[in-house]
Amino acid sequence: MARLTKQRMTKQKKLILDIVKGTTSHPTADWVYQKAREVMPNISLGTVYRNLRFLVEMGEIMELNYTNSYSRFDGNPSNHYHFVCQTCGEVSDLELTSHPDIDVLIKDKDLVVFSHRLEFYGLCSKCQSD
Amino acid sequence: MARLTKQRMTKQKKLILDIVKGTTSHPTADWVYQKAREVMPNISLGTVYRNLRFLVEMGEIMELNYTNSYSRFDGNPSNHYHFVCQTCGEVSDLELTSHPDIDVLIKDKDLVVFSHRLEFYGLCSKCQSD
DNA sequence: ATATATGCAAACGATTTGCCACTAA
DNA sequence: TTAGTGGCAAATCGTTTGCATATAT
Repeated sequence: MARLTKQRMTKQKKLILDIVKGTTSHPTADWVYQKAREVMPNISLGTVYRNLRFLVEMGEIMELNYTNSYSRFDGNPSNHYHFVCQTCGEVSDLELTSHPDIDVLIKDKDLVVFSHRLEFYGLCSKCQSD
Repeated sequence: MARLTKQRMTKQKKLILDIVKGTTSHPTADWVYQKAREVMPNISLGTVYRNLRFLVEMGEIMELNYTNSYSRFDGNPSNHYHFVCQTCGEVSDLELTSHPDIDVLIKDKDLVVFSHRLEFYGLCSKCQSD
């Protein structure tokens, strides 16, 4: 899965990186594809998927799997927490920063803990009128 | 998605429930299917998927999505945390119980938080020899 | 009796990949 | 020059679904 060969910075890869870094909406691959086509109409979905994967491997962006349908991508690869609205599915960043000390909670001496992932579920402001 | 009609307790549904409740291995749908076939050779994959979905909706079991490939199922539907080994992919339960007070950490007054999901990543005992 | 479930196989849909022409370094 | 990429379309693969038959209640 890891890139063994060196990579080129192509127009396509640059564009995709800029699109993901330029939004806080945690877009799906298809959203990125639609945005990219506005600038480069002939770009293909395969290229978008390939480059998103490369960028994730390079640590430039982060992949989020909340369900087994679409993956979402986050232009901010640093560890931070998310809030997922149960009604509209929107994903937003939380101000709350990552607490590495949570890892210490694990008492099991057989496990080596490197990181954790914490997500909150509920209703966003827009969806509270139900 | 929710069941509007009443359900029957069929042999197949009972078997699938027993298999998921009877393991702590957080199995995939296909693993459940293989186990089920040992008892009921003609059971179909579709039936396994259908019943796993029903059991999740009924709150009998829990679905876990760690990647965008396989879903995994947990016979313990109560809120608890998991540890995922980055090398072998094994998912294990943690003694650490869920801390509802973590939800209070969210200061954003526009959000209503119902629950959270916390997972730890690292190396299990078997995979620490790399 | 009859509404719900099963088995089977085909359909789905997000993602990946093979291939050959193109292009960054 | 040449190894890495892009575009395109076909292939993957976990999961869902339509349909005719079987079965729980």
